[in-house]
Amino acid sequence: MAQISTVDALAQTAFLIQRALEQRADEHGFSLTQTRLLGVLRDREPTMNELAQLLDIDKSSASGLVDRAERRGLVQRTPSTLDRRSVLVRLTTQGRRLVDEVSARFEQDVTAMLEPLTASEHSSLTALLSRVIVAHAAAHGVDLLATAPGA
Amino acid sequence: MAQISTVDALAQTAFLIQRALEQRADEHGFSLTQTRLLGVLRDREPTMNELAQLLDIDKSSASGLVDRAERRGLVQRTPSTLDRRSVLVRLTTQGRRLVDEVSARFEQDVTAMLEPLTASEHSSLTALLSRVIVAHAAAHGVDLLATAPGA
DNA sequence: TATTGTTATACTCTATAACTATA
DNA sequence: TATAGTTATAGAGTATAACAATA
Repeated sequence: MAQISTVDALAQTAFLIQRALEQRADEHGFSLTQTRLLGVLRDREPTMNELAQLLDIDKSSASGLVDRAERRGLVQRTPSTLDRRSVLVRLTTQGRRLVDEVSARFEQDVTAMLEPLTASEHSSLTALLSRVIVAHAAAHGVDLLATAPGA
Repeated sequence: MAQISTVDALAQTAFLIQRALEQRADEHGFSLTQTRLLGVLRDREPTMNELAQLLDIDKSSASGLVDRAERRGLVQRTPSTLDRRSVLVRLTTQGRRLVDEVSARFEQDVTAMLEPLTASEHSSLTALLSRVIVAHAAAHGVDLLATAPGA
């Protein structure tokens, strides 16, 4: 049964995971990109520039993204007191509520996907993937926090 | 070291995998979506309608996608002889060459990511993910071929 | 009548370039 | 001068609705 190559297995897993997040976001009426935005704002209050770097997009793209999220009442712009050129972006109460909901649903989805595994297999999988991730981060200097679950 | 939850580990892995494919596609000057299009056409010559179903997008979106790929010489439309309303979509020689290149590079990337693991750990990971994927497919009736690596 | 594909239109997301207001 | 953010513009990708050609 299941003659799948390692590359295929990883690619298909990636597809399933992203699909799950996409569908949960869609239930709440927003896109994967908006979800990423809310995700990185969960534990940060960055300037527009920092936000663009966190999402790896141009500052003009970040500005538009925030425009649309702001129009929907999910995030808020506040002027920086330190540098009057800067703007801080943060979640509104509603934005936080929504991102928490989506995250919870997504966690349930992933947990459900792993149900075929025993507790010890579950642990093995986590350990193996963690090593791959940590090694990759070390080799590429990626900021793990910036690519967090909700993100 | 590496205190990562299972959900985080899977989400981050999905992120890394997709990122790799995206970067390889970008090297050849096309998007993830175009890569998916070429990927599903590697072993198929579907009608526009079938293509839309394979990619899970509207037929009008598929039509536009094929327009752009055709303009770049990657795919070709040919009238169906069976049903004169239908159009068959297929890779050009250049399209096939490019998708094969991207796939090969992507496979190298994924293989490189797994280098920290021993051969037996590598096998364990594949086996565990395969079970998750097969169980998920069985539960949801997903066509595994339609979500193949290049796709 | 129903289906296949295209087109018109609109929205999101992205980037580049030009602009403003600070620094 | 340099930087932070916005805006104008353009292109990809998506969907809905209306349409022509064919079944």
